[in-house]
Amino acid sequence: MPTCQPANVPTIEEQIALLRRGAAEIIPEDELRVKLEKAAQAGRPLRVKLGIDPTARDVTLGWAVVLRKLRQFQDLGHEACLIVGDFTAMIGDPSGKSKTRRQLSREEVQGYVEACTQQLFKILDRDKTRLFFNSDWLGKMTMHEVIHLCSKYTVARLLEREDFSKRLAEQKPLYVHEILYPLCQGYDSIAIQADVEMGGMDQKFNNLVGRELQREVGQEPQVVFLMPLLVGTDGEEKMSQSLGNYIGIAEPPFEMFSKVMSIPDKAMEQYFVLCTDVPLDEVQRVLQDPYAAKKRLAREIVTLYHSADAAQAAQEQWTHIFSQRKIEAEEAPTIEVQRQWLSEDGTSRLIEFIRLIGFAPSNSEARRLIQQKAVEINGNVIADINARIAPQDDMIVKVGKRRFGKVKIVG
RNA sequence: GCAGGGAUGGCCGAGUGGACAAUGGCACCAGACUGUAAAUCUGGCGGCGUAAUGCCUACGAAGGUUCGAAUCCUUCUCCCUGCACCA
Repeated sequence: MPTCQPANVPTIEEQIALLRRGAAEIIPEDELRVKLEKAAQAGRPLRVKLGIDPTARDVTLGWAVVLRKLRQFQDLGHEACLIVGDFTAMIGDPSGKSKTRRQLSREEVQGYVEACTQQLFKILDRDKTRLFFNSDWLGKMTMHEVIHLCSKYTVARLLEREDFSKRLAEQKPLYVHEILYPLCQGYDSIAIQADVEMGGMDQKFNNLVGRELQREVGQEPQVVFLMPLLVGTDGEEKMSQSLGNYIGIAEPPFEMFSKVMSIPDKAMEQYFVLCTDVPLDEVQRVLQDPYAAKKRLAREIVTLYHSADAAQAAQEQWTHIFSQRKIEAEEAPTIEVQRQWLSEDGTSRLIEFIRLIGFAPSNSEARRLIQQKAVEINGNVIADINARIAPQDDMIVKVGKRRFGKVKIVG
């Protein structure tokens, strides 16, 4: 070959096929093809935009779905443009019931970004990532410019959004700033001249507004690339930090493995497709045996964010603890027991002990757990609420299925 | 500003003077079953307490009436809806 391209560069069709995996919608797909071709010819990377909300704390597997797709774009030579929505966060995305939030200071936003960066770059390629803050342009717009922007879009079109029209029909309040929100987000696309905007399905409307606005100002409209919303560990609601049904990519291997094992079977296929790189035909084969499939899934995910060794170790530990229900001393996390919690003879009321080590929030709750035979000391169920125990180093305490540890007396 | 509606435990939502720590549903927790899946069954689900027909705190806030209030009265705060006013 006369070109200097490495032999392993995929064709446009191969690229499309790769990108399509798991994608919910690509609007429109043939425009993406054209953009990819043009980029390849011109040797110019596409600018792939993704908005990030500076109030999220951890990167979850759900968020990772979009990030992983973005990473694929990077691997194909394109450029990720992360827009930190520090200005729009102040308004609050109307998709929630969120009230107007206070303006975050630049320092706060900066601090947030730094905290998040480490997790973000577990997935993204740092060298192909650019970071923007939308307060840089939104915060500097004059009233004149705002009105000019508003003149590019009609109210009727903004009301096409389902939750807007619904609220209007139900005579629920709909505030002006809320319908302006999509315009702000859309303006971000203009500001950075996005070629593609990534997002979850919940961002469809907003992203399409960006596309239209770009057209209005004479920019080539962005392709809207949408990923499905990953269900949470409950298998019902979308994964979100506020619902507490999430798996964070920074969680330790054992936690991660356990959480994946606890998702409902019906969610497995989606997790395989969106959270792993297992080929799709193999996924179908693996799913024939649900139990083996789930362990495979958990291994795959832990491998991705930790290592194959960590995944193997996590699985072994999981098997011991939950499948065989034996807790090995070396596997149990340490419970620090303050010597002052014990009376002079070195014993403690079990009820209080359970509360003090944090396995129950109150004595009443501890009492209930004991009555319900949920408490085990060194493998023996203790159901007497008046029991006293004599904690010693390496004593194994287990409460319910998930709370367990090994005593270490300190102080 | 006017008129009407509302504020109850994590959420939804009953309750209009005592038997209400407050029906019911959801969520959650525990046990059984199992693959820590799903489904199902059982129990639990403010705190303190060895226990009690026990004590404390709780039904937006503060007072009041009463032997007794989530329930009645007064004031206040907040939210919602409609109308008006202003531009």
